[in-house]
Amino acid sequence: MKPNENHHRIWTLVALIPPGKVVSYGQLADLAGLPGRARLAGRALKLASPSQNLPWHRVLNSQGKISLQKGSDAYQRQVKRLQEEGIVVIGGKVKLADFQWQPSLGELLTLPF
DNA sequence: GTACTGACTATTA
DNA sequence: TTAATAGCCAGTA
Repeated sequence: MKPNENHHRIWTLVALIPPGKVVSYGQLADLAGLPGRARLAGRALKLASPSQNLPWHRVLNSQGKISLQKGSDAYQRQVKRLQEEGIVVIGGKVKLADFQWQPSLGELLTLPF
């Protein structure tokens, strides 16, 4: 399939997540102006090319858990990258209360769309 | 067109 | 806290 404008919005937002912080798929969709389309966020990440160098590891599900198949290469890569940024991962889960990104109004105003 | 699937979520038990 | 469920919406067959 071919990436569309919505995918690009998701990618743009992912690129803005600060190191050491995480967001949920649903949150990404909301920020992109696509409320209720968390699955679209997940699909956008799957479609993303490695050459885009997106910090996709900073995206978790609404429970703070990694949504990739447990034990897979990508899963382990995500855990490693999160820990490298100082994020505490226990059993594939992150405490959203401690690490979830809360964009300020100022940050939201800098969004390119 | 139907049916199934998935890097999702909110609700309920 | 985990698990089942129903709703969700694009993509795929």
